[in-house]
Amino acid sequence: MTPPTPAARIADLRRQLEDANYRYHVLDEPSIPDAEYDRLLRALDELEAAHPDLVTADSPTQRVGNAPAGKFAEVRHAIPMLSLGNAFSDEEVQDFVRRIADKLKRPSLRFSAEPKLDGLAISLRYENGAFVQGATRGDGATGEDVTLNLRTIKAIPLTLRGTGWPAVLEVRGEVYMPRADFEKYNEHARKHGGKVLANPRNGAAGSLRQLDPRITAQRPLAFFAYGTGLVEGGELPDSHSATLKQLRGWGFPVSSLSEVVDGVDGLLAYYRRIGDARDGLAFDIDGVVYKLDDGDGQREMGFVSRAPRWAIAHKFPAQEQMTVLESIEVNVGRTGAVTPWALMQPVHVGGVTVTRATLHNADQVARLDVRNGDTVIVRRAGDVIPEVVGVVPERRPAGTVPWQMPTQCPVCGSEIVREEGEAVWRCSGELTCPAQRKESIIHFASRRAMDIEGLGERFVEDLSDLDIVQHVADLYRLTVDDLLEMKRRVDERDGTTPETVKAGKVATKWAENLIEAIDRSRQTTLERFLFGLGIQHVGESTAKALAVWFGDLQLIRRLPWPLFKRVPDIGGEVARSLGHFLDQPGNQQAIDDLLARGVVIGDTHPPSGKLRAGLDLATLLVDLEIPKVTRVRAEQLASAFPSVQALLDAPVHNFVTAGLPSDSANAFAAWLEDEANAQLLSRSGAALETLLEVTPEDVATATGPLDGKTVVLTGGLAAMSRDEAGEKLEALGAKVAGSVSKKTHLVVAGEAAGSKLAKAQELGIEIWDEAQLLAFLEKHGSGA
DNA sequence: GATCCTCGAGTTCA
DNA sequence: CTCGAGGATC
Repeated sequence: MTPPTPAARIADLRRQLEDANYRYHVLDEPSIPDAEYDRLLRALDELEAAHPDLVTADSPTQRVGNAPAGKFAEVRHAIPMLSLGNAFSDEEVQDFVRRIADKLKRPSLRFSAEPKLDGLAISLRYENGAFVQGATRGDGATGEDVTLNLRTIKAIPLTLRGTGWPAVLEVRGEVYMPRADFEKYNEHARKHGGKVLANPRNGAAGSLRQLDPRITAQRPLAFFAYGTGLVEGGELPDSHSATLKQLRGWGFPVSSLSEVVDGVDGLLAYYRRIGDARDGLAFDIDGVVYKLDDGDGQREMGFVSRAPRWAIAHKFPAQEQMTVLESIEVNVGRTGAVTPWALMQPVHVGGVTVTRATLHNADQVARLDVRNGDTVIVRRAGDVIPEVVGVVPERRPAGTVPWQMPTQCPVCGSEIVREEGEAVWRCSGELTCPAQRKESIIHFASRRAMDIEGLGERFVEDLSDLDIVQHVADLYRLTVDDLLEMKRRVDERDGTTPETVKAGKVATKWAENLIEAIDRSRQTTLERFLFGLGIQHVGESTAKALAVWFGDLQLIRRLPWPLFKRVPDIGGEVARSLGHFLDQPGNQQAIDDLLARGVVIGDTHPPSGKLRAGLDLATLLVDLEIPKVTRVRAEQLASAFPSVQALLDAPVHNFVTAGLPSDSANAFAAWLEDEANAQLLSRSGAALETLLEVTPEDVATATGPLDGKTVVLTGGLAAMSRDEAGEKLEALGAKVAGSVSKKTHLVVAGEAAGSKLAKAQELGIEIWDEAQLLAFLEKHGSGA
């Protein structure tokens, strides 16, 4: 066999590469690994470099992009790129179908339906099977010549496959950026300080309009064909669905979601089907498109101005909108966290009118570089909470400056500070700041804390603003008269007509109800009480752990912080925060006040026997986080000294004789020098003794059918709330977690379960539906 | 020190 | 729901 000529080898490599592209982008069946593709491409590149005369424009090597063009040339579309009429409701779709049925006098109509991608419409021109020019839609009549950029998109064939194509063929379709690639691209950009794309659509549009095709080549763009323009020297099938099939045969990617459906019912069913699948698709869509399938019908229907009468876009409610940001304001939370949020001109997104959206923190504002007056993109996707995803830089008014975090709290004027290495800025006013006081009372009254029904944000705001309630304990002093007085002063302040007068007599029922609710809340549990105090880092689950492990408020109140680390999932940070809270006399006073005003903790019990495992001197020394005192050193000290007192009394050299190296011994001695540390050690030693006395030896481990199992609840349940289901599962020994991970044993998926269910399926975790859950609960004696 | 998981905190609208 | 960060684990 004679060795192949360079020309033959080049042709072979090109064929292999284009074949791989076709399989990957059109058939969606990758045939060779990426590395192999790269290897072939490099081989071709080398051959072409050695034989420059053999380089052609349609070679796959030319996809990497050439040097920048000055600007885009204009391209006049031989056949205008039309726009589509829109339908936003089922009625509009019915009208559309009726119009066609009336005009064509046909009883039944067949449509081709396809998803409407949220990308950029383009037109591709092929002459004798070779890609020669590509253009953006522009105004429909004239677009921009982006041929070089389009060449870099591997999903666009440079030469047509198969046979029978017209001498001149224009193909229309959508360039888009797949979601996963968009995420990956942004993640990379964030890490390397590059420019973050606002959304896949902007990403696609921006990428195509790069003057330097080498930049476009690096963007993960894809393409779907959905129609044709000019056709000369050949024929296309006479129905839309057959045309799509033909395009696919010639090497164009066509959405696999395209379907032929009959009548209005078929269209609307398709709409719902795609709508349900929307969040799980690999790309963003903003609706679906219906086209009368047969060519005769299309020709007879014709056009209105610049849109065909035989096609319509049925839109989904928009998940993203543009609007103008009027100003960036800040909010002060319970912990003093100062969070910026955007006040925007009202805009309709995802079915509701949005005027405000969180900006999370100062870093986020800087990352997006949003400024007052900017036009911004707001998203309200599957989640409910609106979010500013990006700025439209072209619309930025002149003279704006980057936003800056205020230096003083807008509510109390205290300095706003940021801990080293932290993202959040905080108002340093603590409980002198009315905003923080107010928020902490709202937290205290909330459902998951003390659960004072009817005491919401509004009342707390009034009570706090009028100085009727300053601390949580003040709530338990309130009388009906206080509340009526508050109402009177609020009416006076706002100039509103008092409802009390309108009714002709004094309306007091609401006040009585509220006082009653406050009274009911007096009877509570340790976990709710601890959570309600609003201690930093002590949320629901930490509060619960503390309640379970220590069981007694009075015990917890006097423990020094290192002992809290004996509870699983409580580490240095959380323990210190709790200790710091308890060290403040004001907080202890507040607890006393609450108890004095009748708050009763109903579930007091001795500490868990499991505590004993870590109650020894060595562990205590480790927990104290003394510099250079590791586990090993702590063990040495503990075996050499019988008690904390002995340690406190010992001279430095005794630490050395105990076996400590001199640097450890010195560090420990230096630590003890500090009076506060010595006292902490002494207090901790005493607390340790007390705990050993009150903690039962026996570790009573209740056994349930779900012992040691981690369960995640997702979606809505019909028979009970998720919280109730969680309690029942916990009663059977399960640990109820909030998110699915490898450690999850079981996921209970209710109605409309979302990402968690998907993740569970991905990880192959056992999944139950509500019926299975109910059957299980029934079987184990805790049915609904 | 890196990595995985979980918790805490803040958040919108009707 | 999402982000950031604390805790556990290797």
